[in-house]
Amino acid sequence: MRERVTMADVARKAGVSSATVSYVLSGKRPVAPDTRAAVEAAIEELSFTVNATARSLRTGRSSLVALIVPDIANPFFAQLAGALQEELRGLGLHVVVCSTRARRDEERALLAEAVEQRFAGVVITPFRLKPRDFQPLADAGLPVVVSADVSFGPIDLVTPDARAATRRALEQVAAAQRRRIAMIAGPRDATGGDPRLEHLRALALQFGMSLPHELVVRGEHTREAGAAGFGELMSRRYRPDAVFCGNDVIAVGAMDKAHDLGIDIPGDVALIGHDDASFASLVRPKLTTIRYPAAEVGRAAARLLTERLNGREVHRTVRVKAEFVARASV
Amino acid sequence: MRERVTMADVARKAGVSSATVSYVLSGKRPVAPDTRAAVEAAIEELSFTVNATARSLRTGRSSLVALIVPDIANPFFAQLAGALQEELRGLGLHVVVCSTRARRDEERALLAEAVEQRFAGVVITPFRLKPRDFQPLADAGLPVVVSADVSFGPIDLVTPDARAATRRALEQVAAAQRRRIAMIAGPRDATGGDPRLEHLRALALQFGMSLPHELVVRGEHTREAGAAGFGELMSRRYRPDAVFCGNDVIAVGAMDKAHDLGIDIPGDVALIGHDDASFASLVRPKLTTIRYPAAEVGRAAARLLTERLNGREVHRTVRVKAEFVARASV
DNA sequence: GTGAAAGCGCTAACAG
DNA sequence: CTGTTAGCGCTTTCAC
Repeated sequence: MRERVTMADVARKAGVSSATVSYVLSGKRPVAPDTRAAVEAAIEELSFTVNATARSLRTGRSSLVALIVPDIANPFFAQLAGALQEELRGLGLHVVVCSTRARRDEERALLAEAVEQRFAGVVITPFRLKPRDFQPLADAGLPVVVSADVSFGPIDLVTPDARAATRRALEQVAAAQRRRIAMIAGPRDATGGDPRLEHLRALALQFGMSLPHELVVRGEHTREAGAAGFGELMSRRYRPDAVFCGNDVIAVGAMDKAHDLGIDIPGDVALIGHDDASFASLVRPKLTTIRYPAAEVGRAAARLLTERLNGREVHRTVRVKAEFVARASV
Repeated sequence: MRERVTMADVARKAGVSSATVSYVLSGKRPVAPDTRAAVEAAIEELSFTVNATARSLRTGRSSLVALIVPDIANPFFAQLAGALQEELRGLGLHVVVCSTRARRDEERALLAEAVEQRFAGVVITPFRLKPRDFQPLADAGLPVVVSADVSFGPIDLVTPDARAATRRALEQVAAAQRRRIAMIAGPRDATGGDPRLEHLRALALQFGMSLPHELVVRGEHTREAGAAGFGELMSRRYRPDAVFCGNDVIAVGAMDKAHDLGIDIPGDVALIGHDDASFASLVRPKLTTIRYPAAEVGRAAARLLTERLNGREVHRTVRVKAEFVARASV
């Protein structure tokens, strides 16, 4: 293991001061051509690389952005992570991923670490966090971008606009002569309730359909929970003929159960997901879903973050359009 | 934005030196109970958190581990990332994800950054990297764990043992009266060639099957490449009746094409994937595949890394068993 | 049981 | 156009 080489070493070798080496690297002030050449030669020869930690300490800026999500293995978040990282790389920023398993304690711990580490910013999809949990970050002046269905106070937000898409979904359900709609929603204690549910309910009324409380079941965003929820719905005396799911993972679980139960989709029951996860077009029947563009969300978050880093003071919201994707499950 | 509070502030408030504050935090030397109490009170009151950057600079250790993979949106790597992160969190280590899009220049750039950032270690699935590209990391004394089918020299390795699984796959293919096997493999210039291919070829011989060169097609690990590859194979005069795919994404692409071509799977052609990505059980027919346990790979990598961090000097290889998963595509 | 002080390697005034 | 220097906030001897 070769001992670390520092700017001082480079400076000595090039016969200049370490300040000059620094300026050659940063270009923050002019350097005479031959001085620059000498420095560059020395850097090459010693294969010097700057110590990013020391730089961070000195400048008070780090190149790390935390991405905090319920589950990085969920394709939606994995795609978001990919897009975010790609977008940020050009700016010399790195992405630290953190899965919280949808647990509030982990969400909070991770937020705390983000300030300890003096991260440059955080992008988060909160799940059980309360708005006040963001206070420490605000105190620390740490830029935060929330990706969620609802606002978390005066914080940059990228949020889907699903109105048109949900309406189109409902139209199609109506066209298929379905009237009794149900939903397998996320857990009751998720932050901000379940906007996808509220939203659906409001629109359903306009379509003369009902979404009664007894046709809403809840669970985690897992395949198992989806199966359980669907089973429950099918056991109701007032049985739904169209089931919306909080996300596609839940919908796939519902499909599993339908298969077990010998229920035909869409023959007996229509099924609609949310997200358009990568596998939505892979299942049979192909899943009809309301698409939330993960990559676009990631890019929007990157943009908001860099704006902040460049000094924007007021918070901003960007809406990305959700899109109805008609496949074969309705 | 509240101004940063430092150890010196805490020390002043508690009427002690900053050294004592440090020792209270680290427990590296005894502190009198009431001193400790005073310090803890001050920390609480000022809501102080240590500056991890300063700590890193001083100790020369960082809490960041880079995970470098071809594509974080690939469910296999997303799962690996999740497991790695979960395992490392307990040790106070964070995971920085980096997608390389399978490009050597990006792989190399990322490796260079890992040393600049003085990361604690790197976990990498190289794709087009050559063994010599790892030299700078070795020079810097940076622990590296490679997750790959082949060795990259004297470096910690977690690698699958797919012998038994591949044999079982072949048995099943044979039992289905198939003899003409083909493979849609990864790109020719991937590092280490394509062990999955070599391996399959060697075993096929033992089974009295042939895997002739003209029945090997190559492409990236994408759905499109899978479709193209399958199309190509089906146009051969000597048409295969069983097709192995370099990974499950390729296999799904092959399914797309089979569907377009009106070819029945497994009726006309059997299809076998690699990885058991999350969607493998979702496609229809459900994909028969050779399972590489992503989460287990992640955990093994975490273990190797922490052993290194704890001083192990010699490199080690851990083999994780691949598993044949018989579903419906054979 | 506690404190003083010397840096870790870099950047950015300030001074020439 | 270049050099000197004072820290960034922490850990860790060394001394008491």
